[in-house]
Amino acid sequence: MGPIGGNALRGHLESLILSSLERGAAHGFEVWRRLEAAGSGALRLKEGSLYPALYRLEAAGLVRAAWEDGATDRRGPRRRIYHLTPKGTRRLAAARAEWQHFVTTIGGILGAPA
Amino acid sequence: MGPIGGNALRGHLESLILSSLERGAAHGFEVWRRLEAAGSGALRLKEGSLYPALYRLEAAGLVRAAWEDGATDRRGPRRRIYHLTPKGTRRLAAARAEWQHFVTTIGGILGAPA
DNA sequence: ATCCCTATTTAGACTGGCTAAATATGAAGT
DNA sequence: ACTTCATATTTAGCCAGTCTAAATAGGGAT
Repeated sequence: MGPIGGNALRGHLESLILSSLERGAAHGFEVWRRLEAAGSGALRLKEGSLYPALYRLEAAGLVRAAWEDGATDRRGPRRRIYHLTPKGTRRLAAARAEWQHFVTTIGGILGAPA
Repeated sequence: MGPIGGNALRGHLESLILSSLERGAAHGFEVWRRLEAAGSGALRLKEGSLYPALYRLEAAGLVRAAWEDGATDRRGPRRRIYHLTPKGTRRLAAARAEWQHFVTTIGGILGAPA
């Protein structure tokens, strides 16, 4: 089965990010790792999609972000920690309902393989 | 629930068209009606998306088209009748498997509403 | 010194669904 | 006749959002 990415991700990526942040605040790269892990390799998400999506979520007030305090004993540049806002939590619930609706509708039209 | 269209349709529209043609050959407008009916109003498909999608399917050899013989007793312009090719039938089966994969993957990440 | 892994940023390309309007035609109503 | 309506197709240009690709940054390992 081909990896899921590109057009197939459209309209779903932001929900996936919100869902991954439900497990707890995280920086972008960690969100990426969570999604890759949760997708069991079936997901192909690129940073060029992830970070702009995070900015959109932040601009929409669904997540808030803060620069991590510089712990000097880890490698790499400073990380931006994102966490869900109450609005983001509500949006996630709505997104899950929409997803069910979407699956029912498209799945219903597409019909059974046999 | 909001109607399904736009981004949500991306990557799925061609599969939906193939699926609707499985019921029998049809012209574009009839495909549109079948999909609207099958979607029970939950689908918002525009001609500006449908016809280009049909052209892509034709160019890819998944459907073939022919102008309908001009029966003089019906209103409207000539219609182009599309039907599945064997290749299109095989693609439809693959698309259904991909859909299952997609639903399992995204649904799994998105998780349960409660 | 160099490489590697982590982490973020962003300009530009590309896909494909949408907007919107034009074009075509016969039936039905006035 | 004329208008209106429903059917049916075409297509130029728009636009949102994912991807490509490269730059930037910094600490640890060899």
